[in-house]
Amino acid sequence: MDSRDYGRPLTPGRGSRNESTRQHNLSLLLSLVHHHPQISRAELTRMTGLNRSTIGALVADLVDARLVVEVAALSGNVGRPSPRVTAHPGIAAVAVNPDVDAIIVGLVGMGGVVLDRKRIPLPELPSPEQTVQIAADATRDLLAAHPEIIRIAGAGAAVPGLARPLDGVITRSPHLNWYEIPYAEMLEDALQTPAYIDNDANVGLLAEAVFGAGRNLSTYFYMNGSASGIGGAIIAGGTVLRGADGYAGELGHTVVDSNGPLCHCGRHGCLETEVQYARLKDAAAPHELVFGDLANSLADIDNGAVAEEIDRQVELLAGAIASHMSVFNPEAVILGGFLGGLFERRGEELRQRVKDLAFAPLADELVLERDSIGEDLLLVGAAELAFAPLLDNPLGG
Amino acid sequence: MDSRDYGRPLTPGRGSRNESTRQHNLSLLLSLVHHHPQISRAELTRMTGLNRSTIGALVADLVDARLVVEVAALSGNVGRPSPRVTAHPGIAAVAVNPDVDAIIVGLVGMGGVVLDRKRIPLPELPSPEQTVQIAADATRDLLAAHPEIIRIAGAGAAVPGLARPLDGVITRSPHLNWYEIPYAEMLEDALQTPAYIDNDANVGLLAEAVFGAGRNLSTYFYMNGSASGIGGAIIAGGTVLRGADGYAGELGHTVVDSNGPLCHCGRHGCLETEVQYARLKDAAAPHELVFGDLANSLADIDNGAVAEEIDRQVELLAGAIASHMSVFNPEAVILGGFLGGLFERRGEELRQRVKDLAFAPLADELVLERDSIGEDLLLVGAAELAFAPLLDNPLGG
DNA sequence: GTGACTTGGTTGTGAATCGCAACTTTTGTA
DNA sequence: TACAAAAGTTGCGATTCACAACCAAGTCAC
Repeated sequence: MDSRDYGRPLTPGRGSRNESTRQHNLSLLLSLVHHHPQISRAELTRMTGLNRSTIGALVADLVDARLVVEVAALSGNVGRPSPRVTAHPGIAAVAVNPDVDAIIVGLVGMGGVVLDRKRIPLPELPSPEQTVQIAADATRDLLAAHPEIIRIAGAGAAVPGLARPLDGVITRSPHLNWYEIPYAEMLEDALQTPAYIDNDANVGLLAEAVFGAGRNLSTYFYMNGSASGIGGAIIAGGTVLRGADGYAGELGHTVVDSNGPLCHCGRHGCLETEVQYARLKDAAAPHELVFGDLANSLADIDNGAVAEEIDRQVELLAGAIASHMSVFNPEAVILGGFLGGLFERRGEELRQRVKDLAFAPLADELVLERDSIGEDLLLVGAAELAFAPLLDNPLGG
Repeated sequence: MDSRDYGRPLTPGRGSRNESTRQHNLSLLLSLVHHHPQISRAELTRMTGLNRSTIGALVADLVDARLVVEVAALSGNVGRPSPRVTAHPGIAAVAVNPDVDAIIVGLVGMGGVVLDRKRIPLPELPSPEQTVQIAADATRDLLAAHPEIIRIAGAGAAVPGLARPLDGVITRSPHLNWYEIPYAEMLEDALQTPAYIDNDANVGLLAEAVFGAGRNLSTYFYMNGSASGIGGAIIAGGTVLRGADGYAGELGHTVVDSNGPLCHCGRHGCLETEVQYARLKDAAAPHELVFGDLANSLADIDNGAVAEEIDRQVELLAGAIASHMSVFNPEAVILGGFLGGLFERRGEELRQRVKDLAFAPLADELVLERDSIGEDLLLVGAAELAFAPLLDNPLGG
């Protein structure tokens, strides 16, 4: 049996003209270079299936456009060494992530390398106008410190809250106390470069998808536990599942206990109201927990009431994961934030409970992972938002 | 703000060669003809954005391949009338749907027209071998009665149970008592044509997506209530969400009441164990309900215990829908089977409760619909499975 | 170290495909 | 009946890729 047609679009698209081929191939090459830091022309030939003469011409176009550079080949194999193609070191994107107590601005090169970052602490909740102004100043400073940057692909922002990537409006961010803010437009005006936004869970997932734990997967979901709740994001068939407005992915509002407390979403016993960092902290008191290193800071006190709370949260998390397993049939589930910490301390128990609670064939080969990028996750992901249009159409137009 | 890049693939694909353009455009044209029964060449030109000389050449290719025919133009507008292009009337697919008490075999033309069907009742649960043999006999009869059919695109089967479209294996169908059956392969051997399978919910959704309630939507989900349970299927970004093995879409196993009875999936209080046709039937007894016309057969007895049961099911269904709304942020939700009947009787209540229980921005413009194709749903959908490869690559290869 | 071998870049030619402009056909309208 | 509008048809040119022949640069065996 040959392989079946998976995920074919059901609604006809647009006609393909002759130039579409070129654009598609250039996009493909630039994306491969972006994903693989030092890929050789020979590897590009193999991975695309195109003729090597074609690859030569396409790479030359990208070099002319100052999007990539060719560097000396590595020897070691028989045959003529193939020059390596890397992203042009002068291309970068600006990541601008507002948070409750600071603004984090980063300069990220192609290939997902964070070149520089600035964290500007704020005494109080910032207004959108303030953050945009601060971001513009910080960007100017960063660019002044990096004269090698010849081109800014755009700006990206990870928003803690509901955001509409399509029109760049932040629908609501209770943490920032922002509602219906045309943030992308404001950023574009201040930074004089195209700006893109998305919610923080999608942005984190994007980074993991391109450079992290999701590199070789095409269907999986990501659950991220922050101090303020549980965010989710989904990759289905190799693309971020965004839904009609970009609000898709709220995996923290699965009902895990109908007797639980009322959630702000209107239902009772959502995962987010039951599995909380605050509850772990309370159970651990007076011991202090380190959010970024939860597993280790739990290690010494994992008994009694603390162990009980961990077990309770693992059980409820397993129920939610099992529920989503039936819906998505993913290749893997990636856990971040304090959920990653829980997974580190109770990996086998969690895996076993998901298996118990899910349809057998679905969890047979369940892969649970923790996220792998770490501190710069949201900077890399936000930059990725800005790189996307360039990757899709390298020579513009 | 220009429109943002939605659902771009994150993993680079293959290189596009010159012929890819042709294949893409032929596929696009044939798909448009398939979707629109009598489309004119001028409309094809407008919808694809291609030059009219190109459309002329492409249509000529499809005519040569006996995939479409050109029929007389309709006049009435100024200017030279444009010939209409329709699917060749001699192209069909065979739909072979096994069920517990019968096998339904249908001959479906391009454009989703059911040309003929046969229902072969069975005295007992059939074995896979039996159904395949019966399907082959029935197909021979149907083809004998339809000498105009010059080409069979393939065979498709809607399977009541878990199926893997990728390798054509039925993982498990408790209703049929079939486990790990290489059904597509068996059908291919018996019918001597490529065969494709998928679970019945996905097949139903496919029909609705191409010819029914989902025609103009790109993100929505479908919940179908049968006598034996609740099936689900999802369209995200214009494609069927299938997951790693094709098992995705089990929307019937959302927890709606964690105090409820144990479900066969391992959890308590799944939607499927709480919202059941059998419970409606019991509440209505001694009145008889008509499954296919539930709303009408409930009309006269919608009070007392029956009304209470309906209300209860509507409330739980609303909870499940609201939960999925947060995950998918769909443009619409389509209800089929007895869930469609519940919707007909309690449309406004259901809509209101979903709004109450979902995040506000998500349900603001909620569209609830019932499925629209009716009796032939699974025949049309199963045929669609078989047409897909032809639509993707009309001239073969 | 020398020559065979292998891998891969380079160049020129040919084929596929689409757009475009000019021309023709067919209809409706004044 | 003349004219305008819409759309099919035809020939030409541009773009893009594959292919084959050739050349370059490394490894490997002796």
